[in-house]
Amino acid sequence: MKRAVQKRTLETRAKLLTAASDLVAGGGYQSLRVEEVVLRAGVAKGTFFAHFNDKEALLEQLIAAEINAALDRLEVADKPTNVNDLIKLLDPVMQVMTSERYVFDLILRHSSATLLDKVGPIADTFGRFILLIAEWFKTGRWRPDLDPYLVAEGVQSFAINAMALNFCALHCGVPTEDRMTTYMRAWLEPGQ
Amino acid sequence: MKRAVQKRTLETRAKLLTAASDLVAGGGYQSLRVEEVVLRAGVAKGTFFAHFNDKEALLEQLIAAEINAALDRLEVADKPTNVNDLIKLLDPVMQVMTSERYVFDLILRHSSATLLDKVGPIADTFGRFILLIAEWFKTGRWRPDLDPYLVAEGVQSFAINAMALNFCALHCGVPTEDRMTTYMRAWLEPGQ
DNA sequence: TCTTAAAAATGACCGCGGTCAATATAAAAT
DNA sequence: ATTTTATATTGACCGCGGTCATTTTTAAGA
Repeated sequence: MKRAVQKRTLETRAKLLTAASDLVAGGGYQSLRVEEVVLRAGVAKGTFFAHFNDKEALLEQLIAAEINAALDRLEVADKPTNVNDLIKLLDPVMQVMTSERYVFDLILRHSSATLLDKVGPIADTFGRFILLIAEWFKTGRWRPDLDPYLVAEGVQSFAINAMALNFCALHCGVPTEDRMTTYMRAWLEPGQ
Repeated sequence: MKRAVQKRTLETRAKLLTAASDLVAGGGYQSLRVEEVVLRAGVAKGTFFAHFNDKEALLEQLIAAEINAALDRLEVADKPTNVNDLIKLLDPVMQVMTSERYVFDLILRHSSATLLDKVGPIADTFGRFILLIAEWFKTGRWRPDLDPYLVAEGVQSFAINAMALNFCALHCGVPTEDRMTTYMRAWLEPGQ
């Protein structure tokens, strides 16, 4: 028969999460070790994997939380009316995503859901992000020839490209903001 | 003082590469194990890492070779004159890149060079790809308002997005080709 | 209160990528 | 030929993510 979730379970999971985010705050995501997390949380290694399928599942939760916090702020902001404002709004989200190269790679890898029934927390943030900015393009004179969702997909594609080039020594002489300006003008203001 | 490369060295490297590509041909990239490669090549494990910085360096070479083969065919093809032809031309390259999800993720991770002096073989293929298609946009009536290289960057950004969605259960009801058509029309034929 | 079964926690163990001091081999110097 | 030095190879070893049979804890049923 089915049983309710024990209080102990929630406590253990909370201990693991706080231990992990403390360690991340200290040394970043890349160098996080499962053994350090369980040591700090005061549980056995096996317990970790009873709560998370793998290490990345934990990282996904922590990173998704950061992205969602940035999206929360986006949601209450005024709609942008021009390319400059748009880029300024997107900037904090892009900052989070590119805080570490390791983080950016992990985000990309989890940005699309593999299984219909198992949409991960990062894939969720991407869904939320694109719906949010699609809303912006429903009003105003942004690409009136296109479906707002398609406009949003384009913005996302270019943003990802700009972030990737941010890590590229060949291109990072140009600041990400400038590159985004070029992209957004070309995508959102064709022929102008 | 500097010495010439020994014949033995080249032989060993060749043995490792053929062993690896044989194994990949049999079971794909994801399940390739360094220990199996050295076993098949008849060398010790340490030898592997004397020839490649890490496992991914080997995979990079094998995958870059596949991409370059596809680009070789692109190079001798006729320039596309419309969106449909363009997509047909890009298709083989996209097929290679999405042959395995593991491969696609690895490609993305190596698509931009981290160190100026250490541009990897996959980053090279991306450089080659974008110069190649930028050439296409120098003639014809593709976005005359934009620099051809910028047009090419847009195509690349959308192509990557389309490939990523290919692995996404939420979107893969729509074939990649159809998604690319939507993207390319919006990017290359705005307002039409 | 005692029994019992479901759920949670444990830690020894494994797989596999990667390291490095020791050894072997090639070619230059004598 | 013999010594010397640069280069290539070796395999025992390590780090770390992840597994699983066993033990411990919880709470329902008697």
